[in-house]
Amino acid sequence: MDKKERIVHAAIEVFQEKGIEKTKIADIVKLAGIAQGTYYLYFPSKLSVMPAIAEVMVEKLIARVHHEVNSEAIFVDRLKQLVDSIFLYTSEYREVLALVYAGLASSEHIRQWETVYQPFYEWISHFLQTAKEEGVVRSNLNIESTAKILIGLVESTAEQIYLYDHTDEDKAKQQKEEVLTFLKYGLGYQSSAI
Amino acid sequence: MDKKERIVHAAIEVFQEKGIEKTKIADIVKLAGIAQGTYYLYFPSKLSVMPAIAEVMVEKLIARVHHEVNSEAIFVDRLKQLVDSIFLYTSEYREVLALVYAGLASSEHIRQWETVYQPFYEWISHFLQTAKEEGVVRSNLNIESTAKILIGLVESTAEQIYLYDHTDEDKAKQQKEEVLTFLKYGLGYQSSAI
Amino acid sequence: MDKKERIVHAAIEVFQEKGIEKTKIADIVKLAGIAQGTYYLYFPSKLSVMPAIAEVMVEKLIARVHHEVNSEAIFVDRLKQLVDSIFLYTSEYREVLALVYAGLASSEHIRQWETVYQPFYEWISHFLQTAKEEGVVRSNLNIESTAKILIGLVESTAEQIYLYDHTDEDKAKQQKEEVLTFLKYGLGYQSSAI
Amino acid sequence: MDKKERIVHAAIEVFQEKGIEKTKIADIVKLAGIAQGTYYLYFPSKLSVMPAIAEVMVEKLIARVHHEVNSEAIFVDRLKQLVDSIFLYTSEYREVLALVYAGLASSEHIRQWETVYQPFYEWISHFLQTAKEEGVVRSNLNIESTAKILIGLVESTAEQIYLYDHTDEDKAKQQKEEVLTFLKYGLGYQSSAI
DNA sequence: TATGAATGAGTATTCATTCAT
DNA sequence: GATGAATGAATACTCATTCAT
Repeated sequence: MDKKERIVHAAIEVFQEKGIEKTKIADIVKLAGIAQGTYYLYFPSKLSVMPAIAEVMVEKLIARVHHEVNSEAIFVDRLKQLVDSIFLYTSEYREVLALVYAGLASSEHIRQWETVYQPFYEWISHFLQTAKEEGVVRSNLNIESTAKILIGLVESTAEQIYLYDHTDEDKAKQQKEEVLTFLKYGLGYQSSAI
Repeated sequence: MDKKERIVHAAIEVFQEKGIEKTKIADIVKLAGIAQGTYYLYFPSKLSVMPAIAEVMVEKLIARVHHEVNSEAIFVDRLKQLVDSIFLYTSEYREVLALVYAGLASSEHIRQWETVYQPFYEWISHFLQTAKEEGVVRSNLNIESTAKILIGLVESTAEQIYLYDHTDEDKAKQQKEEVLTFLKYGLGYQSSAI
Repeated sequence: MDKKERIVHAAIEVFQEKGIEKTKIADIVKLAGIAQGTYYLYFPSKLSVMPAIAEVMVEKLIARVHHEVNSEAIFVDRLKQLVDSIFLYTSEYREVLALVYAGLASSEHIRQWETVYQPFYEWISHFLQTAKEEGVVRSNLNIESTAKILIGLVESTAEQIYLYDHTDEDKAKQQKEEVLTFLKYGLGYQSSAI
Repeated sequence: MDKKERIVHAAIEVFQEKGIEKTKIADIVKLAGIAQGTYYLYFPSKLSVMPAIAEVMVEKLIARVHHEVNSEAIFVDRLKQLVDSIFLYTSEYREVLALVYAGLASSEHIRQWETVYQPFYEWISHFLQTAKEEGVVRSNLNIESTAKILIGLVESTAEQIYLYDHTDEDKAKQQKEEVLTFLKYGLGYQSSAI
């Protein structure tokens, strides 16, 4: 692993543990096993590592989704697997996600967010395209727009549950069910019975 | 306007202009026209003003929705007005929204978010309840869950467009149309023709 | 003594002892008996205290000259007393003088030098004016120009001796004599015998 | 031009442009077109290049004086040419001169100043010796002492004008005239009429 | 000689917070 | 309640110097 990667992974770990404000560059470089100054050879400021972190996080998300969604399964199962993946991922990395969001938002880097998310948008677009071609979703579906909508919908609900809410497991499960149902309707899922 | 209110409104303005990290208490008190120490009579720390800001922001949002959505209109129009309101609001206050989010996230106050949003959840719940009673949305709709889903869906799409995206006006409009369509399907909107 | 004055005097002392580069603000405030941040209430940067130091140094110089030059004495004695004063002063404060010069030069403050020196120029102008009126110096003397020339001449020679040179006492004395002689000729000193 | 020379000339340029504190070794080596480490093969520290710069500056000064002063001319003309040269030189290189002074002063290298200046002292000594032998200056002139005095006098006046002063061209010219007159008197210039 | 990536000691400056008035 | 001068802890960032290649 080269120095840049080591910095990014160390940063993820330390940010996750201490939060943005309380994380010192000193902590990051110590964990990465490099000198203080070396950090600045790769990133010009404390927050400029955020986009790199975001990239790693999206990679993790895609890997997760890729692994969990069985492309052989029928659409309705794949949809469930997708939602489950995103929910699980969000619950697992809630702290890092919150800080990446905050870190990007409080810096000049927020515009990079879409670029970083691009690969995931593409994955979802492909997912929807396949479904459309199979005729299991409504034919008037705009793929690109709906990809963003789907991601926004699932993630925001997952965030509501895992970031802000005190909700118990049962309610979480019910909320997830409801999202799935809403999604099926929203996508115009076609089957003998929903 | 009492001192506390003056602080909150000054804080909104300064945070909006300078961002969280670069905003100093000195800036806020200067704009509020009070002394440095007076701030601490009302808020115990820099970030503790955030929930108060969030409250004001939600108030603004509810007022906006309340004003834009014509309760006499038919459901499909009301839905459009609702989505329009939220989109407009998000575009108008994107900076403050991002900072409130970041400010809450980077502090211990994030859990207060749901509480602050509660009134808006209730407004939407009521909106959906009415629609359900009118029979224009599917009968298996869980009101509370769907309220959160609806808000998450519309807001996240609006954020994607106005916070991160460089998209032109046309694309924004199309994306909004798509959200509306998705919503109608998702809510199981019933009519002779969609 | 108010805080600003305490800072200036502490700065003189610390700068003199440690030199510019090795002096920390921490040293100055410690000696001044104030908090680190308090320094910045009075001076915006480390070097911005230099003009204030320069002012104090010129005050000292004028006081010295004022005290050493006996206005009752005959011109040739007054001239000797003046040169002696400047030489003594330069030898005594050589470190501070060098650092003030360096400090002003390496900052944006160098233009303030003339302003700070103004009172001394005036003192010397008055000194020459009196001599001219007494008819003991040449009548074509331009007072203002010669005041500057006189100061430059004496100071630069003193600096050569005390700042740079390794010269022994004898040579220093001889050099001073030579300056005095040069000055008498330069001023066109009129007497039965020089 | 070998690497050492390239460093010295690059250093002069960068120091002149940025000042001492703001100049980084990185800037110097970049302009010199060499690697960071190479600098330290020729100079052991940042400030240790200063004497080399000073040497170059004195070489320039001597070359200038040598070129401007016509050894065939009569003394009073040669004196004028000398003063003109020094004034011109000072005005041209004021920034570098200030920084060399400051750079030497703020380091341990200040004692080298006299050594560096030695060739110029010798040039002036020779100039005065010739005049003395020609009988155009007073016979009680101490050559070595007066050489230093002359240089100090002319340079300090030139510095006053070009480094610190905001004086207009007319005043500068007048001041120069006055220096010349003062010098003639000080040197005891002998002629039918001054 | 030459390189330039890596080092890490060093500190000026900031600013949230306090408290005597 | 209100003030604002004073505090001092806290740290991002710099850059002269080194050294393995």
